[in-house]
Amino acid sequence: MVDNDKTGRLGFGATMAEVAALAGVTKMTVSRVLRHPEKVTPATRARVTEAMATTGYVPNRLAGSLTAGATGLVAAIVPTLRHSLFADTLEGLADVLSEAGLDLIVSSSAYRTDVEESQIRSLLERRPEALVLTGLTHTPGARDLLRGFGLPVVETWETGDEPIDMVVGYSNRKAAHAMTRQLLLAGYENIVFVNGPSENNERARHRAEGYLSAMREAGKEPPPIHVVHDEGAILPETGANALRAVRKKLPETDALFFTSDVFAVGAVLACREAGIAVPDAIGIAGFHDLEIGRVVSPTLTTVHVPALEMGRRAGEMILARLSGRRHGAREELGFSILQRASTRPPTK
Amino acid sequence: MVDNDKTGRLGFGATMAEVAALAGVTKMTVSRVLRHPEKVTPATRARVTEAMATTGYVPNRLAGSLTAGATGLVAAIVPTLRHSLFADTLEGLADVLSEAGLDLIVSSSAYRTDVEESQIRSLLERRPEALVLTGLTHTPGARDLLRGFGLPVVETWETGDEPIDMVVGYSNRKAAHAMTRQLLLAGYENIVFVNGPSENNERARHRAEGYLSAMREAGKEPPPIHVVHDEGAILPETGANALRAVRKKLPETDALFFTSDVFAVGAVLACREAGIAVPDAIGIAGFHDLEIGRVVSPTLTTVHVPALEMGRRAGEMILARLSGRRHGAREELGFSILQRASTRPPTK
DNA sequence: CATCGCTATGATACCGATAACACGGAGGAA
DNA sequence: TTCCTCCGTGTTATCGGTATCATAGCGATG
Repeated sequence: MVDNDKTGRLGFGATMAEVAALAGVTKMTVSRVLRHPEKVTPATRARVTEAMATTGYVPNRLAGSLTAGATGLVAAIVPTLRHSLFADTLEGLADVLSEAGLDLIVSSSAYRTDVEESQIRSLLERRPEALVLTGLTHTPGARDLLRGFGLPVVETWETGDEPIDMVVGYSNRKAAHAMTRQLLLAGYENIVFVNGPSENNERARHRAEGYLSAMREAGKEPPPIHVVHDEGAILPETGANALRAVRKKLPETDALFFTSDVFAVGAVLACREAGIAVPDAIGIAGFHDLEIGRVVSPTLTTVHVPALEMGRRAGEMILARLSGRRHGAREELGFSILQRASTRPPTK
Repeated sequence: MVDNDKTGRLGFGATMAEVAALAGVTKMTVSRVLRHPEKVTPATRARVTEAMATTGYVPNRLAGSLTAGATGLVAAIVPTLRHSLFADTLEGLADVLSEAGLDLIVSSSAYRTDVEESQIRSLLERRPEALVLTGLTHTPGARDLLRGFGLPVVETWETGDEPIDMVVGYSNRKAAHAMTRQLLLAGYENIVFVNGPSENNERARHRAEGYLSAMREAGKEPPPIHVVHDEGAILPETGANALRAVRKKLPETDALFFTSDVFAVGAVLACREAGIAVPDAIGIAGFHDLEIGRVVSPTLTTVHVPALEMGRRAGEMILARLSGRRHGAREELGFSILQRASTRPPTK
């Protein structure tokens, strides 16, 4: 016979036909042993099972999915895996999905929506059963593509008015508002907000809005927002630099509210080096509740965000949708303000 | 005509046949427009492209892979995503793979080899072109399965004698040895090694061996290794508890070498609370070079491991193998000892 | 003992794409 | 002008499974 392996055979192991031949049955019976074992006589079932074992047969799910109409795949796109927050969300998601036998395919977009769009396009070719995105900011092309395709989409890490499909997030606006208010209640007067670039990022924009509204409600004219342009890596040094820049430009500043604990921790360390008293001479608050904030001294006041939980809820929403159960399409999870040592406590 | 959509059609969007019909050509021509555009007249190509646009066609890669013999998928299994180390490795891997157009499918095994085996089995059904594993410890079933299947496998985070296929790692033994030696050179006398459970974990075992051999080379009888059994979450508290337990049982201890920065940082904080002078009364060293170690005070002496780099190299080895290029199958990357403030410097 | 009905297995078609080969028409050489 | 190429497109078979329907063999029934 002709050598079978010269063809670019996908598999390495045996095919279902080979197993069938060895067991002296047809493919169909082998298929039944896998999908509906009760429909096959124990005797044949045993022969087939043995044939599968001796050939080391592993079913080819590509072929199966092609007819069955379900791939058992869910795709997720995060800005980066190197940020524990997004990794947490993925872990929560993977956790829930794996119990339902769904596999997760992951891409990282490097915070770029154009990259995200091309990844979406490429991922759709694999016919995932759902897609999880980070944030609400996407290219128009991506939105159109997804709306047209009609597959379940969950956007995470934010809440907003026009989701593509489902959303699970928390309000960055409310969270920034709450933290700003907390600082005001602690008696800080000149609170500067240090944000990342917001052109492309709904989260950053919303946090800025929350800060501004809290300031105005307190009857304060907010000082200009300081924006750090972190190219790629998010580093504590960036926070230290921001601290210096702000204190030079606005010497009366008595509190800084950073959009990330990473920056805030950098600022705390810089203060210690420079001999600036935290929280008395200056208060420092962060965002995200990272481990570094618990470890730095003084410990960092911050906003805890439900990273893992968002992943879990996203997974549950997907499962609900896939099984046709009723379920909410927008879920707003809570955050919490963690008052620690880097700011004075509110004097209520 | 009969409604087409009642069938469990995988896709949502159009199929290639529909695009073909709209453009007035056959599927084959549409396929050519995608794979070998130069073989199609500009005129037809334009018609087909337009038809793809108006139908919102997204090719079905399952079908394509089935004939083409390549899925463009790589699978990776990590113990958990919540540990920045493994997330870093994945990011490096994804980075390299995505440039080659390969997608990454990720599972987390919760540090359990039995879970890993079943995940391998399930992932193989998707016919990935390569598999990346964490560590060298796997069930015999998993090893057999993979050897038999003959697909490229890269094991990471360790080096050892009998890899399934390829390995890219560093020597946990040498790293622990080097750190122990560093502590000895700094004049610490009674160095206790605090390890995680090693029954199931080659990394833990190798680190213990490195520690023991360094102690013996220095002519010391090593005190018993303290083992923490972290159920699930790896927390600083565990390190604090270990510190207390060790000091109670072995009061003469003057240095602790932890198998993870997380534990070490917990111990540093506990010392500060208890008023124990670090690094003079007691030296504390960690492993992994996490961010928390840079932020804690005193800053943590630790072993830097090439997490991201392992991912990148694993990706490169896979690409080399897939393209048939010659390439090494075992790669040992370097680590480095970061001498910081939580231990006295070596008095070399 | 003939008929009915059920059950275990087989035969056929199809999922959505691609490789390999077939074929018809335009253009060049003789 | 006629024959030969070559090029663009269509036809057919196939990848590895699964749904659907057909059928053979068996026991139960009257």
